[in-house]
Amino acid sequence: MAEARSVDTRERILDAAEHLFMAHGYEGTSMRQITSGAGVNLAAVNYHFGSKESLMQEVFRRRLDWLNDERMRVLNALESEAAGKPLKPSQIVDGFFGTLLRMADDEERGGVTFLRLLGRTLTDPSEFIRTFLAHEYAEVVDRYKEALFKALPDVPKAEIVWRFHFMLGATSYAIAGTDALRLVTDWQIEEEDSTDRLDRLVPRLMSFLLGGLRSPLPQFSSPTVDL
Amino acid sequence: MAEARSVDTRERILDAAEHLFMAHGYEGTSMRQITSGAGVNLAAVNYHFGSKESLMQEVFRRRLDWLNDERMRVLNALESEAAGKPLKPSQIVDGFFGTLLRMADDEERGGVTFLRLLGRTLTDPSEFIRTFLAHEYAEVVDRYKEALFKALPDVPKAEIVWRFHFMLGATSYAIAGTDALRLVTDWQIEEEDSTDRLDRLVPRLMSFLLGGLRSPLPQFSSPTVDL
DNA sequence: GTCTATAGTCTGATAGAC
DNA sequence: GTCTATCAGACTATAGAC
Repeated sequence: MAEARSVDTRERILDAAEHLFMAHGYEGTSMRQITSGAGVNLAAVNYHFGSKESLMQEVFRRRLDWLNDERMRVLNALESEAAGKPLKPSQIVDGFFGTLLRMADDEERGGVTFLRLLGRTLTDPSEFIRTFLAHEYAEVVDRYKEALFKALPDVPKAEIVWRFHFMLGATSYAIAGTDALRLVTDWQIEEEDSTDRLDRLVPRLMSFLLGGLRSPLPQFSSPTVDL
Repeated sequence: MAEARSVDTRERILDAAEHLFMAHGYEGTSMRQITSGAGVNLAAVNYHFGSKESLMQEVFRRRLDWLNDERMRVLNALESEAAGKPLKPSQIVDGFFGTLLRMADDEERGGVTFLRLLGRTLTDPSEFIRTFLAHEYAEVVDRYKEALFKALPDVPKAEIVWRFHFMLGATSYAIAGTDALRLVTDWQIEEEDSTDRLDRLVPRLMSFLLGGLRSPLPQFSSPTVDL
């Protein structure tokens, strides 16, 4: 029972931390906010996780291990079904970004809270979390990059990697969902409630990403343009 | 002379704050780091700006006033040249995002440092800075939204606003330039040096944004699709 | 495994001499 | 306008009782 309580406490701390880091950022969240939000003692974080940094890493690991396994599973399934032939770009984009976005509906996996935390962390990384994320993502990103190279053999690899970045950025911002410029305020009332908005975000974003990915290549002044 | 020194001190503080906020975020940067970075006394920030929050706002105002004036100027020029006819989407996108990206080369206006600060702040906003940014951007965003509505009369306004968001996100992430996932590391050496990369970022991003903006509309299960 | 108490440090801000 | 000195509070982390 003591151990059962302990697992509970860990989860409660992780849930509180996830929510607070999402709302106020890593630096903007104190151990006191986390422990009081979780209803546990101030010392509990250090006992269970060792430090605030380790807690932050555990917040991400808890979700990303599943997400990246799932992305691998999806890509493996697609590739074995394609039997060596290149995949369609839309399949690859959906495997990577669609799998992420579908976490929004899955409260067991953190739901929108985790998505928003991930989105803001990708542009706001302290060195320790950047190193951690890079390691956590390395294998999956590599596999998806290779799949895109195969799917778009006429597009220079450098262009594909850049567009991967742009897709990641559009997605991060969309899921961070802060609407810093309050672009949304004036029309959101008249048209859709918030669940509709989330449901429709996915197809909207996917069509935007694919449009960007397949857009005509830019013309540089320099002579080295492959297509 | 005392006053000349004072203007100098203000600018030195703003420069140091801009750089440190970019590198470590608002919460991650202390007054002591700022003042020692600027080579001024600890009390100087409170004397010149009143508080850390006011300093942050001034860091943005110094750059955004110019940027948004310039965006207005460009849009006015385009519209008066078009004489009432709708603009091309590429003109509008270039007016908004191109004007921003061209600041990268302008060290007088903050260069890449400010761009990266802006990029990370758009997904990492404390409430006070979100309110400030929304107010600072309101007029310009509204004008550009209207221009896009006119340029794309067959696309539902809600879709355009969403795509504005996605473009903003892709741009923010690109200029934040943190490369959290180290996507770039393995190929950057072989191909381009860093100035090339920046020069080429603009056309690359612009073609991605336009591809996304003009992408076929997503099909929802619901019946209300205008195009 | 959970708690209290507290060490040791850093924070933003200010009063007051010059 | 610039400085030193300092306040009052918040911070992470830990030692040690239970």
